[in-house]
Amino acid sequence: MSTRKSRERQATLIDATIEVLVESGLTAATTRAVTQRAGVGTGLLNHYFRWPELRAAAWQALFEEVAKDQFEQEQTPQIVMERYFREAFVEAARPYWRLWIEATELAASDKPMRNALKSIQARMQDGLARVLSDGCESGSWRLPDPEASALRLGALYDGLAGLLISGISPVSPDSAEKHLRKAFALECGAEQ
Amino acid sequence: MSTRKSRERQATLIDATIEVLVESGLTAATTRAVTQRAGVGTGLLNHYFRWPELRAAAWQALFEEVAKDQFEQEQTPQIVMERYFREAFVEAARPYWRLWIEATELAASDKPMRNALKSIQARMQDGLARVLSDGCESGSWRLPDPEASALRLGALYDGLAGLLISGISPVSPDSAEKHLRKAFALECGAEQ
DNA sequence: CTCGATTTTGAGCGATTGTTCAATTAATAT
DNA sequence: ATATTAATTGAACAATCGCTCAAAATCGAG
Repeated sequence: MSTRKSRERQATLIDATIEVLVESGLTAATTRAVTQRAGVGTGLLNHYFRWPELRAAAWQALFEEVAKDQFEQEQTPQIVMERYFREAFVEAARPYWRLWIEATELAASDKPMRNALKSIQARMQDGLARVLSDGCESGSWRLPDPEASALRLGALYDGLAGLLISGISPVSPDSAEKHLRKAFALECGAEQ
Repeated sequence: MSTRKSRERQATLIDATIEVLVESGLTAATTRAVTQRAGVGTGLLNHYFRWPELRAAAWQALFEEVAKDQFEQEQTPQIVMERYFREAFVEAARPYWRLWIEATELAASDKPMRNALKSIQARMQDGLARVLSDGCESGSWRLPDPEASALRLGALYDGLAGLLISGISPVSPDSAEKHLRKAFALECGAEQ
Protein backbone atom coordinates (compact mmCIF):
# COMPACT_ATOMS: atom_id res chain seq x y z
CA MET A 1 0.00 0.00 0.00
CA SER A 2 0.69 3.68 0.44
CA THR A 3 2.27 6.74 -0.65
CA ARG A 4 3.62 7.45 -4.01
CA LYS A 5 0.83 9.63 -5.19
CA SER A 6 -1.88 8.67 -2.75
CA ARG A 7 -1.55 11.55 -0.27
CA GLU A 8 -1.44 13.97 -3.14
CA ARG A 9 -4.52 12.40 -4.70
CA GLN A 10 -6.44 12.53 -1.46
CA ALA A 11 -5.66 16.21 -1.10
CA THR A 12 -6.73 16.81 -4.68
CA LEU A 13 -10.03 15.08 -4.06
CA ILE A 14 -10.68 16.98 -0.83
CA ASP A 15 -9.94 20.29 -2.55
CA ALA A 16 -12.26 19.42 -5.42
CA THR A 17 -14.95 18.41 -2.94
CA ILE A 18 -14.65 21.75 -1.16
CA GLU A 19 -15.15 23.58 -4.44
CA VAL A 20 -18.20 21.51 -5.30
CA LEU A 21 -19.65 21.97 -1.83
CA VAL A 22 -19.26 25.72 -1.99
CA GLU A 23 -21.05 26.01 -5.30
CA SER A 24 -23.63 23.23 -4.99
CA GLY A 25 -24.27 22.78 -1.29
CA LEU A 26 -24.04 19.63 0.82
CA THR A 27 -27.14 17.88 -0.49
CA ALA A 28 -26.80 18.63 -4.18
CA ALA A 29 -23.12 17.70 -4.31
CA THR A 30 -22.38 14.33 -5.93
CA THR A 31 -19.38 12.05 -6.27
CA ARG A 32 -19.47 12.44 -10.03
CA ALA A 33 -19.28 16.22 -9.79
CA VAL A 34 -16.26 15.86 -7.53
CA THR A 35 -14.37 13.42 -9.74
CA GLN A 36 -15.15 15.50 -12.80
CA ARG A 37 -13.92 18.63 -11.04
CA ALA A 38 -10.76 16.84 -9.92
CA GLY A 39 -10.24 15.45 -13.43
CA VAL A 40 -10.11 11.81 -12.33
CA GLY A 41 -12.16 8.71 -12.92
CA THR A 42 -15.19 7.88 -10.82
CA GLY A 43 -13.54 4.82 -9.34
CA LEU A 44 -10.64 6.71 -7.82
CA LEU A 45 -12.82 8.48 -5.30
CA ASN A 46 -14.07 5.19 -3.89
CA HIS A 47 -10.53 3.86 -3.78
CA TYR A 48 -9.57 6.51 -1.24
CA PHE A 49 -12.85 7.50 0.38
CA ARG A 50 -16.45 6.75 0.98
CA TRP A 51 -18.67 9.63 0.04
CA PRO A 52 -20.01 10.43 3.53
CA GLU A 53 -16.46 10.54 4.90
CA LEU A 54 -15.07 12.63 2.06
CA ARG A 55 -17.96 15.05 2.25
CA ALA A 56 -17.57 15.48 6.00
CA ALA A 57 -13.79 15.83 5.73
CA ALA A 58 -14.07 18.53 3.07
CA TRP A 59 -16.75 20.36 5.05
CA GLN A 60 -14.63 20.30 8.18
CA ALA A 61 -11.49 21.48 6.39
CA LEU A 62 -13.45 24.36 4.89
CA PHE A 63 -14.90 25.53 8.19
CA GLU A 64 -11.63 25.18 10.06
CA GLU A 65 -10.34 27.89 7.75
CA VAL A 66 -13.46 29.97 8.36
CA ALA A 67 -13.11 29.63 12.13
CA LYS A 68 -9.45 30.62 11.93
CA ASP A 69 -10.20 33.69 9.84
CA GLN A 70 -13.06 34.70 12.05
CA PHE A 71 -11.87 34.34 15.62
CA GLU A 72 -8.32 33.11 15.88
CA GLN A 73 -6.35 36.16 14.90
CA GLU A 74 -4.23 38.55 16.93
CA GLN A 75 -6.33 41.66 17.12
CA THR A 76 -8.32 43.52 19.72
CA PRO A 77 -11.69 42.05 20.70
CA GLN A 78 -13.43 45.18 19.40
CA ILE A 79 -11.94 44.77 15.95
CA VAL A 80 -12.69 41.05 15.84
CA MET A 81 -16.31 41.60 16.86
CA GLU A 82 -16.70 44.49 14.45
CA ARG A 83 -15.50 42.29 11.60
CA TYR A 84 -17.77 39.52 12.82
CA PHE A 85 -20.80 41.79 12.63
CA ARG A 86 -19.84 43.48 9.39
CA GLU A 87 -19.00 40.32 7.44
CA ALA A 88 -21.62 38.04 8.99
CA PHE A 89 -24.31 38.38 6.34
CA VAL A 90 -22.59 39.88 3.33
CA GLU A 91 -23.52 38.19 0.08
CA ALA A 92 -20.09 36.60 -0.28
CA ALA A 93 -20.69 34.59 2.89
CA ARG A 94 -23.89 33.07 1.59
CA PRO A 95 -22.39 29.70 0.57
CA TYR A 96 -21.18 29.31 4.11
CA TRP A 97 -24.57 30.00 5.71
CA ARG A 98 -26.01 27.40 3.38
CA LEU A 99 -23.37 24.79 4.14
CA TRP A 100 -23.78 25.45 7.84
CA ILE A 101 -27.55 25.07 7.81
CA GLU A 102 -27.37 21.97 5.63
CA ALA A 103 -24.80 20.46 7.99
CA THR A 104 -27.18 21.06 10.87
CA GLU A 105 -29.80 18.96 9.14
CA LEU A 106 -27.49 16.28 7.71
CA ALA A 107 -25.86 15.74 11.09
CA ALA A 108 -29.08 14.20 12.36
CA SER A 109 -28.63 11.17 10.08
CA ASP A 110 -24.99 11.27 8.94
CA LYS A 111 -22.42 10.26 11.57
CA PRO A 112 -19.29 11.70 9.90
CA MET A 113 -21.07 15.01 9.40
CA ARG A 114 -22.21 14.94 13.00
CA ASN A 115 -18.64 14.55 14.20
CA ALA A 116 -17.42 17.30 11.89
CA LEU A 117 -20.19 19.63 12.97
CA LYS A 118 -19.59 18.89 16.62
CA SER A 119 -15.90 19.71 16.25
CA ILE A 120 -16.44 22.92 14.30
CA GLN A 121 -19.39 24.04 16.39
CA ALA A 122 -17.27 23.73 19.53
CA ARG A 123 -14.42 25.60 17.88
CA MET A 124 -16.68 28.41 16.69
CA GLN A 125 -18.40 28.77 20.03
CA ASP A 126 -15.14 28.65 21.96
CA GLY A 127 -13.63 31.21 19.61
CA LEU A 128 -16.53 33.58 20.06
CA ALA A 129 -16.64 33.01 23.81
CA ARG A 130 -12.94 33.78 24.08
CA VAL A 131 -13.27 37.01 22.15
CA LEU A 132 -16.24 38.01 24.30
CA SER A 133 -14.30 37.14 27.44
CA ASP A 134 -11.20 39.02 26.29
CA GLY A 135 -13.39 42.05 25.64
CA CYS A 136 -14.57 41.89 29.23
CA GLU A 137 -11.05 41.75 30.61
CA SER A 138 -9.89 44.63 28.45
CA GLY A 139 -12.90 46.66 29.54
CA SER A 140 -14.42 46.93 26.07
CA TRP A 141 -17.76 45.66 27.34
CA ARG A 142 -19.28 43.86 30.29
CA LEU A 143 -20.90 40.45 30.09
CA PRO A 144 -22.15 38.46 33.10
CA ASP A 145 -21.64 35.14 31.30
CA PRO A 146 -19.57 35.30 28.09
CA GLU A 147 -20.08 31.62 27.27
CA ALA A 148 -23.85 31.87 27.51
CA SER A 149 -23.78 35.03 25.42
CA ALA A 150 -21.64 33.26 22.82
CA LEU A 151 -24.14 30.42 22.65
CA ARG A 152 -27.09 32.77 22.21
CA LEU A 153 -25.33 34.93 19.64
CA GLY A 154 -24.25 31.84 17.71
CA ALA A 155 -27.77 30.43 17.74
CA LEU A 156 -29.21 33.78 16.68
CA TYR A 157 -26.67 33.84 13.86
CA ASP A 158 -27.86 30.40 12.72
CA GLY A 159 -31.49 31.44 12.86
CA LEU A 160 -30.93 34.61 10.89
CA ALA A 161 -28.87 32.73 8.31
CA GLY A 162 -31.71 30.25 8.00
CA LEU A 163 -34.17 33.03 7.28
CA LEU A 164 -31.82 34.41 4.66
CA ILE A 165 -31.14 31.19 2.74
CA SER A 166 -34.79 30.24 2.65
CA GLY A 167 -35.34 33.18 0.31
CA ILE A 168 -38.02 34.68 2.50
CA SER A 169 -38.48 38.38 2.65
CA PRO A 170 -38.83 39.91 6.10
CA VAL A 171 -35.10 39.92 6.71
CA SER A 172 -32.42 41.43 4.50
CA PRO A 173 -28.71 40.89 5.03
CA ASP A 174 -28.49 44.46 6.33
CA SER A 175 -31.29 44.09 8.83
CA ALA A 176 -29.97 40.70 9.89
CA GLU A 177 -26.66 42.34 10.72
CA LYS A 178 -28.46 45.03 12.72
CA HIS A 179 -30.40 42.42 14.68
CA LEU A 180 -27.17 40.61 15.51
CA ARG A 181 -25.59 43.88 16.70
CA LYS A 182 -28.69 44.69 18.71
CA ALA A 183 -28.65 41.30 20.41
CA PHE A 184 -25.03 41.86 21.35
CA ALA A 185 -25.89 45.27 22.75
CA LEU A 186 -28.65 43.70 24.82
CA GLU A 187 -26.25 41.08 26.13
CA CYS A 188 -23.93 43.89 27.18
CA GLY A 189 -26.69 45.59 29.13
CA ALA A 190 -28.29 47.69 26.42
CA GLU A 191 -25.65 50.37 26.80
CA GLN A 192 -24.56 52.28 23.67
CA MET B 1 -64.00 15.93 -13.80
CA SER B 2 -64.70 16.44 -10.16
CA THR B 3 -66.16 15.51 -7.01
CA ARG B 4 -67.65 12.27 -6.14
CA LYS B 5 -64.86 11.07 -3.96
CA SER B 6 -62.09 13.33 -5.13
CA ARG B 7 -62.17 15.92 -2.32
CA GLU B 8 -62.30 13.17 0.20
CA ARG B 9 -59.39 11.41 -1.44
CA GLN B 10 -57.29 14.55 -1.50
CA ALA B 11 -57.90 15.06 2.21
CA THR B 12 -56.97 11.44 2.88
CA LEU B 13 -53.72 11.86 0.99
CA ILE B 14 -52.86 15.10 2.76
CA ASP B 15 -53.53 13.54 6.15
CA ALA B 16 -51.39 10.53 5.28
CA THR B 17 -48.63 12.85 4.10
CA ILE B 18 -48.73 14.76 7.39
CA GLU B 19 -48.31 11.52 9.32
CA VAL B 20 -45.38 10.45 7.16
CA LEU B 21 -43.75 13.88 7.45
CA VAL B 22 -44.01 13.86 11.23
CA GLU B 23 -42.34 10.49 11.57
CA SER B 24 -39.86 10.59 8.67
CA GLY B 25 -39.09 14.24 8.06
CA LEU B 26 -39.35 16.25 4.86
CA THR B 27 -36.39 14.75 3.05
CA ALA B 28 -36.84 11.11 3.94
CA ALA B 29 -40.56 11.10 3.14
CA THR B 30 -41.50 9.36 -0.15
CA THR B 31 -44.58 9.07 -2.29
CA ARG B 32 -44.69 5.33 -1.75
CA ALA B 33 -44.69 5.74 2.02
CA VAL B 34 -47.62 8.12 1.67
CA THR B 35 -49.72 5.92 -0.62
CA GLN B 36 -49.01 2.91 1.55
CA ARG B 37 -50.02 4.83 4.65
CA ALA B 38 -53.18 6.03 2.92
CA GLY B 39 -53.92 2.52 1.70
CA VAL B 40 -54.19 3.50 -1.97
CA GLY B 41 -52.27 2.67 -5.13
CA THR B 42 -49.19 4.61 -6.17
CA GLY B 43 -50.92 6.05 -9.20
CA LEU B 44 -53.64 7.78 -7.24
CA LEU B 45 -51.27 10.26 -5.65
CA ASN B 46 -50.12 11.48 -9.04
CA HIS B 47 -53.69 11.71 -10.24
CA TYR B 48 -54.41 14.40 -7.68
CA PHE B 49 -51.01 15.90 -6.86
CA ARG B 50 -47.40 16.27 -7.76
CA TRP B 51 -45.13 15.34 -4.92
CA PRO B 52 -43.61 18.80 -4.27
CA GLU B 53 -47.10 20.33 -4.11
CA LEU B 54 -48.52 17.63 -1.86
CA ARG B 55 -45.53 17.78 0.45
CA ALA B 56 -45.75 21.55 0.76
CA ALA B 57 -49.53 21.47 1.25
CA ALA B 58 -49.26 18.90 4.03
CA TRP B 59 -46.43 20.82 5.71
CA GLN B 60 -48.43 24.03 5.60
CA ALA B 61 -51.58 22.41 6.96
CA LEU B 62 -49.59 20.93 9.82
CA PHE B 63 -47.96 24.20 10.83
CA GLU B 64 -51.15 26.19 10.53
CA GLU B 65 -52.43 24.04 13.36
CA VAL B 66 -49.22 24.58 15.30
CA ALA B 67 -49.44 28.35 14.86
CA LYS B 68 -53.05 28.32 15.97
CA ASP B 69 -52.27 26.31 19.09
CA GLN B 70 -49.29 28.45 19.93
CA PHE B 71 -50.37 32.04 19.48
CA GLU B 72 -53.96 32.39 18.37
CA GLN B 73 -55.84 31.61 21.54
CA GLU B 74 -57.75 33.79 23.92
CA GLN B 75 -55.54 34.00 26.94
CA THR B 76 -53.40 36.59 28.63
CA PRO B 77 -50.04 37.38 27.02
CA GLN B 78 -48.23 36.12 30.11
CA ILE B 79 -49.88 32.72 29.88
CA VAL B 80 -49.27 32.47 26.14
CA MET B 81 -45.59 33.34 26.52
CA GLU B 82 -45.19 31.04 29.48
CA ARG B 83 -46.60 28.16 27.43
CA TYR B 84 -44.37 29.18 24.53
CA PHE B 85 -41.27 28.96 26.71
CA ARG B 86 -42.30 25.82 28.52
CA GLU B 87 -43.31 23.80 25.48
CA ALA B 88 -40.73 25.15 23.05
CA PHE B 89 -38.12 22.42 23.41
CA VAL B 90 -39.91 19.53 25.08
CA GLU B 91 -39.19 16.19 23.46
CA ALA B 92 -42.68 15.92 22.01
CA ALA B 93 -42.04 19.01 19.87
CA ARG B 94 -38.96 17.52 18.27
CA PRO B 95 -40.64 16.44 14.99
CA TYR B 96 -41.72 20.03 14.52
CA TRP B 97 -38.23 21.50 15.01
CA ARG B 98 -36.99 19.00 12.48
CA LEU B 99 -39.70 19.77 9.94
CA TRP B 100 -39.11 23.49 10.44
CA ILE B 101 -35.36 23.30 9.92
CA GLU B 102 -35.75 21.01 6.92
CA ALA B 103 -38.26 23.42 5.41
CA THR B 104 -35.76 26.23 5.81
CA GLU B 105 -33.29 24.32 3.70
CA LEU B 106 -35.75 22.88 1.15
CA ALA B 107 -37.26 26.30 0.54
CA ALA B 108 -34.07 27.38 -1.17
CA SER B 109 -34.72 25.02 -4.09
CA ASP B 110 -38.38 24.05 -3.81
CA LYS B 111 -40.88 26.72 -4.83
CA PRO B 112 -44.02 25.24 -3.22
CA MET B 113 -42.14 24.80 0.04
CA ARG B 114 -40.85 28.34 -0.21
CA ASN B 115 -44.40 29.66 -0.50
CA ALA B 116 -45.61 27.51 2.36
CA LEU B 117 -42.71 28.55 4.57
CA LYS B 118 -43.20 32.20 3.71
CA SER B 119 -46.86 32.01 4.68
CA ILE B 120 -46.29 30.14 7.94
CA GLN B 121 -43.21 32.16 8.89
CA ALA B 122 -45.22 35.37 8.54
CA ARG B 123 -48.07 33.89 10.56
CA MET B 124 -45.74 32.72 13.32
CA GLN B 125 -43.89 36.00 13.51
CA ASP B 126 -47.09 38.05 13.45
CA GLY B 127 -48.57 35.87 16.14
CA LEU B 128 -45.56 36.27 18.40
CA ALA B 129 -45.33 40.00 17.68
CA ARG B 130 -48.99 40.43 18.57
CA VAL B 131 -48.61 38.61 21.87
CA LEU B 132 -45.54 40.66 22.69
CA SER B 133 -47.36 43.84 21.76
CA ASP B 134 -50.42 42.89 23.80
CA GLY B 135 -48.18 42.26 26.75
CA CYS B 136 -46.84 45.79 26.43
CA GLU B 137 -50.31 47.30 26.38
CA SER B 138 -51.44 45.29 29.38
CA GLY B 139 -48.33 46.33 31.24
CA SER B 140 -46.94 42.80 31.59
CA TRP B 141 -43.60 43.90 30.13
CA ARG B 142 -42.02 46.72 28.21
CA LEU B 143 -40.54 46.32 24.73
CA PRO B 144 -39.26 49.21 22.59
CA ASP B 145 -39.97 47.33 19.36
CA PRO B 146 -42.16 44.22 19.71
CA GLU B 147 -41.82 43.25 16.05
CA ALA B 148 -38.03 43.37 16.14
CA SER B 149 -38.07 41.38 19.38
CA ALA B 150 -40.37 38.81 17.78
CA LEU B 151 -37.99 38.43 14.88
CA ARG B 152 -34.97 37.97 17.11
CA LEU B 153 -36.75 35.55 19.45
CA GLY B 154 -38.02 33.56 16.45
CA ALA B 155 -34.56 33.40 14.92
CA LEU B 156 -33.03 32.39 18.25
CA TYR B 157 -35.66 29.67 18.51
CA ASP B 158 -34.65 28.38 15.08
CA GLY B 159 -30.98 28.42 15.96
CA LEU B 160 -31.49 26.59 19.24
CA ALA B 161 -33.73 24.02 17.53
CA GLY B 162 -30.99 23.52 14.94
CA LEU B 163 -28.46 22.81 17.65
CA LEU B 164 -30.84 20.31 19.22
CA ILE B 165 -31.73 18.32 16.12
CA SER B 166 -28.11 18.06 15.02
CA GLY B 167 -27.54 15.80 18.01
CA ILE B 168 -24.70 17.93 19.33
CA SER B 169 -24.11 18.17 23.00
CA PRO B 170 -23.56 21.64 24.44
CA VAL B 171 -27.26 22.42 24.53
CA SER B 172 -29.97 20.38 26.19
CA PRO B 173 -33.70 21.04 25.79
CA ASP B 174 -33.73 22.47 29.30
CA SER B 175 -30.85 24.85 28.76
CA ALA B 176 -32.26 25.85 25.38
CA GLU B 177 -35.46 26.87 27.10
CA LYS B 178 -33.49 28.87 29.65
CA HIS B 179 -31.58 30.66 26.91
CA LEU B 180 -34.83 31.55 25.18
CA ARG B 181 -36.25 32.91 28.45
CA LYS B 182 -33.04 34.83 29.09
CA ALA B 183 -33.15 36.41 25.64
CA PHE B 184 -36.71 37.51 26.30
CA ALA B 185 -35.67 39.00 29.64
CA LEU B 186 -32.88 40.91 27.89
CA GLU B 187 -35.34 42.21 25.30
CA CYS B 188 -37.52 43.44 28.15
CA GLY B 189 -34.64 45.35 29.68
CA ALA B 190 -33.09 42.66 31.85
CA GLU B 191 -35.62 43.22 34.60
CA GLN B 192 -36.71 40.21 36.66
C1' DC C 1 14.17 -3.92 -20.96
C1' DT C 2 11.29 -6.79 -17.97
C1' DC C 3 8.37 -7.92 -14.60
C1' DG C 4 5.63 -7.14 -10.50
C1' DA C 5 3.21 -3.78 -7.81
C1' DT C 6 0.58 0.24 -7.65
C1' DT C 7 -2.57 3.48 -9.42
C1' DT C 8 -6.37 4.60 -12.27
C1' DT C 9 -10.22 3.86 -15.28
C1' DG C 10 -15.24 3.68 -16.57
C1' DA C 11 -18.91 0.68 -17.87
C1' DG C 12 -22.14 -1.39 -15.27
C1' DC C 13 -24.70 -2.91 -10.86
C1' DG C 14 -28.26 -2.37 -7.50
C1' DA C 15 -31.09 0.55 -5.01
C1' DT C 16 -34.20 4.48 -4.84
C1' DT C 17 -36.77 8.17 -6.60
C1' DG C 18 -41.13 10.50 -8.78
C1' DT C 19 -43.97 9.58 -12.50
C1' DT C 20 -46.65 7.43 -16.45
C1' DC C 21 -50.38 4.92 -18.66
C1' DA C 22 -52.97 1.04 -20.37
C1' DA C 23 -55.96 -1.83 -17.93
C1' DT C 24 -59.32 -2.61 -14.29
C1' DT C 25 -62.84 -1.57 -10.98
C1' DA C 26 -66.57 1.17 -9.19
C1' DA C 27 -70.28 4.35 -9.61
C1' DT C 28 -73.95 6.76 -12.06
C1' DA C 29 -77.30 7.67 -15.58
C1' DT C 30 -80.65 5.95 -18.93
C1' DA D 1 -79.67 -4.36 -17.22
C1' DT D 2 -76.69 -1.66 -19.92
C1' DA D 3 -73.73 1.90 -21.18
C1' DT D 4 -71.01 5.74 -20.00
C1' DT D 5 -68.13 8.09 -17.08
C1' DA D 6 -65.12 8.60 -13.25
C1' DA D 7 -61.92 6.61 -10.01
C1' DT D 8 -58.17 3.55 -9.09
C1' DT D 9 -54.51 0.32 -9.80
C1' DG D 10 -49.60 -1.31 -10.17
C1' DA D 11 -46.16 -2.85 -13.33
C1' DA D 12 -42.92 -0.48 -15.93
C1' DC D 13 -40.06 3.73 -17.07
C1' DA D 14 -36.45 7.08 -16.79
C1' DA D 15 -33.36 9.53 -14.08
C1' DT D 16 -30.00 9.58 -10.10
C1' DC D 17 -27.31 8.03 -6.72
C1' DG D 18 -23.02 5.74 -4.47
C1' DC D 19 -20.33 2.11 -5.43
C1' DT D 20 -17.90 -2.31 -7.52
C1' DC D 21 -14.47 -4.64 -10.11
C1' DA D 22 -12.12 -6.60 -13.96
C1' DA D 23 -9.16 -4.45 -17.08
C1' DA D 24 -5.77 -0.95 -18.49
C1' DA D 25 -2.25 2.36 -17.63
C1' DT D 26 1.61 3.80 -14.97
C1' DC D 27 5.51 3.37 -12.17
C1' DG D 28 9.77 1.45 -9.93
C1' DA D 29 13.16 -2.06 -8.83
C1' DG D 30 16.51 -5.58 -10.65
